Amino acid sequence: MIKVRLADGQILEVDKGTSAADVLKEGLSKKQKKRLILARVDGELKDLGFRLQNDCKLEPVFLGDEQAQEVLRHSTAHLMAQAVKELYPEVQVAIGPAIEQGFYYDFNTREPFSPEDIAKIEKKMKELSKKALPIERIDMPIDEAIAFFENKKEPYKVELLEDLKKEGAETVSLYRQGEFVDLCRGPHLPDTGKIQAFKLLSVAGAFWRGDENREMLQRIYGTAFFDKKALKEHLDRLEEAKRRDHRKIGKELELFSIEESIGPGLILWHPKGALVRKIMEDFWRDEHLKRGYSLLFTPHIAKRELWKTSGHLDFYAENMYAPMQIDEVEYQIKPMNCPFHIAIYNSRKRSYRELPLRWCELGTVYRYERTGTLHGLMRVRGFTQDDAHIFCTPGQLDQEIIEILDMTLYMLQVFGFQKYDIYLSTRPDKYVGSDEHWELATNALKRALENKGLAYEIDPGEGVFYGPKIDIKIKDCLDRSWQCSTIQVDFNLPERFDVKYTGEDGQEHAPIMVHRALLGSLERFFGVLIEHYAGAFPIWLSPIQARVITITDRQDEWAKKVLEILRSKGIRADLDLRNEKLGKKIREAQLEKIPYMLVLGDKEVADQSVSPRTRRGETLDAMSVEEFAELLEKQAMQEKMGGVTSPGNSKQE
RNA sequence: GCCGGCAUAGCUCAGCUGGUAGAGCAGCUGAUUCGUAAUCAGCAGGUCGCCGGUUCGAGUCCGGCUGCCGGCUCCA
Repeated sequence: MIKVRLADGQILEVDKGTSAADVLKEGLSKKQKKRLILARVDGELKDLGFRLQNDCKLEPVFLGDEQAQEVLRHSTAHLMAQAVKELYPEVQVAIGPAIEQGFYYDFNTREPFSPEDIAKIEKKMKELSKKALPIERIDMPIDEAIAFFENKKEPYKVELLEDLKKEGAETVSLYRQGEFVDLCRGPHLPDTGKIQAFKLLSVAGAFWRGDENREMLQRIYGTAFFDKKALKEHLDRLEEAKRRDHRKIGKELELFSIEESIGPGLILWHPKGALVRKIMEDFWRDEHLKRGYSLLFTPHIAKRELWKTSGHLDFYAENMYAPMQIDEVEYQIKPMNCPFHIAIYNSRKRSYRELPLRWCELGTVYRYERTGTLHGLMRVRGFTQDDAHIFCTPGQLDQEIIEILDMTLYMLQVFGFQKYDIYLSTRPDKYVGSDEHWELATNALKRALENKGLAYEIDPGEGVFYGPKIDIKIKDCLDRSWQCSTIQVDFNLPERFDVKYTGEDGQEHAPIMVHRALLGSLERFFGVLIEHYAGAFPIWLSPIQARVITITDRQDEWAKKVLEILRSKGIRADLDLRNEKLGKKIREAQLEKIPYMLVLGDKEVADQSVSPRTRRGETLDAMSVEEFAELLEKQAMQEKMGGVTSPGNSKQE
């Protein structure tokens, strides 16, 4: 007999080996029984059929349980694989896990799946769901399982099992629903009838085990929820994400373009995009100067020899553009700014009294990225990093990191981002630098994060070979994470370039070099910004803050005067004098997501006023130009101070 | 780079099974002088991404290239 503690605190004595379902179903209504899908045993999700072996805490898990969503999606992946096998028996199954937004399953097929195939598969899944096939777990000795899948002609499962065997596994679990049997750790829902709200979303190629030297499989992505409403909301979110796509908005608002005649991954910043960039840059430079940084400018090319010294030709060559010969000497375009900053450091002897040195540059770099990886502004070949290098003594490291974190969070917040994930990447297998240095630097990063009270995850072994790092990833509207901010300690370059300072003791010491970018790159950050605001930038970032709109040509003179006053006050305004109806002018300004429209009719001319309308659709009482300018400036200031989101766009569109 | 899809006017898109291109918006011209999301009329605009092939004939079929899209891999 074992003791089972139930959710209400009651303790039951049951036979060892009793199934969780048997205990849990006791006293449940018929309705509740139907909704019971899993058991939580000592906090861990288990199948209902799980046999209780020890004293434990046992709770029921019902449909809709948030933590069970992953199980639902995993079971849906199995359901999809079952459907595929029933429709196309010759297809081999690979793996099919639940992922953050849904699930996928990889298949090896002779013919790739067409959209019609996907529709068929989805239909089949619905049929199978209706049958409410029980999903049963089968525990099997590993050799038996290998034989089983060999017999079924499922080589991918065999490969997985053989690896499990090498790792010392003796038995494995299989899950069966109808004719379909899959290797799986589980747990799963009790039957396929519990899978109600799902949708297959896309097909794509994916390498077997993520290895580009292995064969390419067909991956079908899908998602599943406990109820139809949640599914619909999710699909609506995906639609909204499409509407916010920075590539679409970038074109509509004439912010930037990428032209085939120029080259892939190379960004043309159009006037409005360039203006936003200028505002971003001004803010960035001001903040850096405020915080004791000095500004640098460095060239775009350097002698090949420099890249040899830096080690880039050893470990980064495939990302660099080919050398060009100038006066018999080979030059190469920079993929990074660091060696230039070091050259400035090394231009003379440095004393400990000068440290820390904080040098920043909006440095444009070029990296060869494979064509398939390019993505709008998010992944490009030429981009401007908001780079900085800090040279400091080991004793100064903690404080420097804290200040960098502080500044990063401040900047992200001003731009309107409160949500991000923080990762601390530690020493990889291959690395340079002493263990002592690694520990010092890793601890400094850790202490800084803790000092700021920031939650972070450790990415073990994911540091760069030259040092540990903190990465901050911003989430975009599709919930894709984009690495923007990065703080990296570098032990490699100072050594390669023999970077030194003279200490208090008169001896030469190696400074610690910290490499950091707050926004990451202006291109990517701009892309994230566009999607974050759906193009309706806060007032302080808007390329056009106000548009002066006349009703008839009788207001032209006053309109020109208004524009002049606004511009003299540093407000970014323009003028629409066209012979069009007011409604059309409003509509166009609205579609351009201009925060304020200043409507001028005969009334406004008579009392020398403006009638503002916000892009939200609110009309304000007429006021003087000066009053409006004050209002605008006040709002822009508030946005920057509090990082508050300014009035969004009106709902119509 | 790999798998699949796509490429028609500045933009968004039609163009059935091959018979040598069409709409809306934008642009230009004119009329209209209008109060908070599209005034009306006219005009102009395309070697159908590029190269080659099949065919009496190719936007349409086939091959190659370039670019883009969804992913994989890789990264700021």
